Amino acid sequence: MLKANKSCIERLYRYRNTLIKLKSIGFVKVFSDNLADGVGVPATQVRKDFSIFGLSGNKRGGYIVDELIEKLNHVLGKNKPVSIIVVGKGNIGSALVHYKGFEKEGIKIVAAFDVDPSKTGHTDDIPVLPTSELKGFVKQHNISVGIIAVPDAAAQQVADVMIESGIKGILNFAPIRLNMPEDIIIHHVNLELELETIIYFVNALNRKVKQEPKQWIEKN
Amino acid sequence: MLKANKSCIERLYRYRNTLIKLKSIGFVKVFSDNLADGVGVPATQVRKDFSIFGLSGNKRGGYIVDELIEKLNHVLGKNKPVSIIVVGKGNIGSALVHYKGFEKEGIKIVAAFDVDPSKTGHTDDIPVLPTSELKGFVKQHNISVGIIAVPDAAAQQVADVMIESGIKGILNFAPIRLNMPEDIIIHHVNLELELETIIYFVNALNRKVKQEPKQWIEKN
DNA sequence: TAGATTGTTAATCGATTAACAATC
DNA sequence: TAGATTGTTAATCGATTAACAATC
Repeated sequence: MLKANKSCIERLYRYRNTLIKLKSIGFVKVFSDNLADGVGVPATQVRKDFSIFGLSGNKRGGYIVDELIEKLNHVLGKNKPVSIIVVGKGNIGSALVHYKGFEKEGIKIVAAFDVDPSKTGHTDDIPVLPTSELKGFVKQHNISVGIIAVPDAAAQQVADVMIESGIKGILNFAPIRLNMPEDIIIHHVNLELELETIIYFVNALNRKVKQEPKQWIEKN
Repeated sequence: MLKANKSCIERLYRYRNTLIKLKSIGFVKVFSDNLADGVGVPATQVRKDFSIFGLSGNKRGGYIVDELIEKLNHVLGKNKPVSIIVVGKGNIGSALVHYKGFEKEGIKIVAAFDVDPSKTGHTDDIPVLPTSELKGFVKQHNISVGIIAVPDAAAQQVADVMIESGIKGILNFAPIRLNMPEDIIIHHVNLELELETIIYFVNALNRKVKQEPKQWIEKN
């Protein structure tokens, strides 16, 4: 496959989102400049990204919206829905189960898992099963993506079971590093780290304003 | 200030986390190699990061754990707790309010806000106020960081009010681009995008295995 | 001292951006 | 045609990594 990194794939999804909005406004064709404005990148980035995936338009004529969406759907595998699971039915896990944003992207959480028997059951619209049933469920339903939303101390163990079960991609909310085989795709959402870095830069900004009030004000 | 990007700051926090763990095991001094192993980066990266912030050790002697933690605390502003707010008391907002991971990092959510009167009140341990009171609250308590956890359609408006109120840093969970003055620090957590990219790479991996079964197996 | 580790300068690498020829 | 836009090659930029002198 080609040299497409995470950022590049994210941009493709954003181009697609922009295209869908533009289509809903009535656009029939777009130029790389339009997509660039919509996503906030240079037009040359758009064309570069497209060229990596052989997404071509018409010299001088831009791109046909419908065709481009269709091609992006194909590249991004958006034509068929994907079933995923969540392990951990605490604060984060519960929020994800009820989160409305996934379904419209064709992502369906089909089951949650928790070790706490008081949390398991079928009261929600999706079942909450004991974690001991994780492996069987994943194999039976051929799940390949799962979310880890358990306490730090349990995360590695859960990850191990997931991988044993055949899961290939993991979104991990536990703020620790997990040991994984190289061929497993893992992304981390580290909420405290996100906040901490924001706080750092806000503080840095404050220090800067205080230290160099003159230049700072001129520059802004 | 120096050329420290988000990744670099994140690594500093990770070094600090590793140091705290090593200290709890009884380490008194560490080498850049130890920190590198703990965080999963090359040792040269560790020393480079430190040099940017003037964090020095002893040639041949490594770094004194306590001193290094203290210096990192100073650089990262971890010596005083930070109060933040959350706007939107839906799934995500509620999960964040109850999330246990912030407090140990000195981050305290002091209030949540929602437009829905049925969600406001003081039943939780932190107050949920009407969004109309956001500006007053932020000014009164001098809050500089806030989280956006409202539906997409409301996110830009909430961001505008936050900035008017004096907030300088925002963590945004709404999967849309927000227009901001340049001096506002904004980070995005886009959950659907995280899952979508994982799904993409998992699919890409599957295709690869199917297309080049021989080389693939050899390589792994 | 000899060996090990730091701190920094230089090289590499990958991604972004600019330039521009192709062409509709 | 002339002008505008694509697609690609080359240049730039920033971050990571390697090399190595300094030194404890």
